[in-house]
Amino acid sequence: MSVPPDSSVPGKAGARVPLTRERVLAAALQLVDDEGLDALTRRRLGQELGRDAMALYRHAPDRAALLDGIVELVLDELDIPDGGQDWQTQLSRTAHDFRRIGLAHPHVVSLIVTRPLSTPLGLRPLGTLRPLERLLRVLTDAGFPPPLALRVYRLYIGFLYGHMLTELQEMVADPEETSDLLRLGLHRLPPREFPLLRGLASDLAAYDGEAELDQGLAVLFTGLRTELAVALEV
Amino acid sequence: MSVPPDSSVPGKAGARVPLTRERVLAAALQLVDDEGLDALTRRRLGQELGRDAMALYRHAPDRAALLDGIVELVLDELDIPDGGQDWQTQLSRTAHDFRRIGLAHPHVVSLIVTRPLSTPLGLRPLGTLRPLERLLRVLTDAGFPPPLALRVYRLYIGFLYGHMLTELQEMVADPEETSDLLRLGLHRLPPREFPLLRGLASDLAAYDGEAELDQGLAVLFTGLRTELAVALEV
DNA sequence: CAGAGCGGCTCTACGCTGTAGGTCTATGTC
DNA sequence: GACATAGACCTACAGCGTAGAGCCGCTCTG
Repeated sequence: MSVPPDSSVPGKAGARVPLTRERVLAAALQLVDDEGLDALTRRRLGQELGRDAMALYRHAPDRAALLDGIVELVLDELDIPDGGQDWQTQLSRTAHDFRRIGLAHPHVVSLIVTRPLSTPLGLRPLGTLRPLERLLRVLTDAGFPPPLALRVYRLYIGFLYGHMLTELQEMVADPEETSDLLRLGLHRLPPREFPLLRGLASDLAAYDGEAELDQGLAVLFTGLRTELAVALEV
Repeated sequence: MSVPPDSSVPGKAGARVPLTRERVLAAALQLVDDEGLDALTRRRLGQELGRDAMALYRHAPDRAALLDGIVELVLDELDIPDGGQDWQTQLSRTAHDFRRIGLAHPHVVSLIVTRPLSTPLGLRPLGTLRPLERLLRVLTDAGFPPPLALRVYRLYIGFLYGHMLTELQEMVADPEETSDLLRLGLHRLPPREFPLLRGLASDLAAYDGEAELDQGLAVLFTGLRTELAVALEV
């Protein structure tokens, strides 16, 4: 987790490795993955890198830049096929890859979905726009006119965000308990007002994210196929 | 915006109106709506209510409780029909109502989608679980067995969250400019790498949230109808 | 080889945050 | 009238982001 102060002591022999934006962001991501967003403070990050907190300002001018950088770093892990022609399997593959990334960096998901609310499209880090362009390419290559590709992209990515937000919801209230109702804390709910929710305890406990994603994609794709057929034949 | 210190000076005659959780949360929501989430600090909120910052602790034990309370307050505005039997129009109506609320309280949307990542289902404020129960009821009333209703609910609500996150994205980078490309800041993108995105400037600028929501719902519903028909006939 | 320039870093300091703990006071109850 | 108590206030503390100035050692120039 922590990094030794440096390979070379400043007073002594050597040039110590200078920080880079990449190293800073990588350490920031590591920190967020390990301890959550609240742990990401300048002092803490500086300590992790063996530098003074202020040293970071050279590589990330403010906290927002740090957050945007983390998002960029994570989205860079996403790999989007670009050759093939079957848009559905390509979108499906990408969706599963996005899910993999979301599960690997759960605390970053809230940043991914939330940062764009503060940063205008055109000013976002290029790394966060690259998946958008690549997916537009996938769709246009498959024959969608660009404006339609954009609408499909929006629907798809919104669905994906929604899925990850659902999958990452906290469910277990008390890991000690054995019955689903108690584990999920659903016994707190007044039975008269929440009969259905309470009755679904075991279904909630048995949530299967991958299956649910596939079902969702199936719904999305058949919906798109028939809706688009209608729209295009008019 | 601000509230006069109080109707009665403490030293003088009268009992001043005591704070209530409702008054505190209402003021908090007001503040967030007017100035964004960052403006929501205890001292600021206390000032707004004409009380000391510490007085708020009696009604919201910590900042998380304040945020959860705001979410609860906003979700309480959501009204979900409960009599009728056509689940699609009911979900559609609710979706539009949710959109209305999201547009009315844009800064709260990030809380709505994000808070559940920190609070286990069973421990959430009842007000945030009520829409869930009501929608489950809509679906079961329409004939869905509860476990399936849950899956449909998840898909639906995920889609809804995704839509709002998309609609609330910041787009305009420079309101002064007249051409769409410049207004959105897309001229910053290297043309070789982002030809499609740059080409979609006018489509991006012409975004119509309500239409897009309806199209999305149409896709979702037809997808659901045919997928469910398949699944149920097996 | 001397000296200048400068990039990378550190130090100090400021105003702000959430919140713990103690205290004051006006009110309701016997 | 005496007392208990709920509600609000005051003080204080550690930790936050970040502005501004200064230090140190490399590299480039003559």
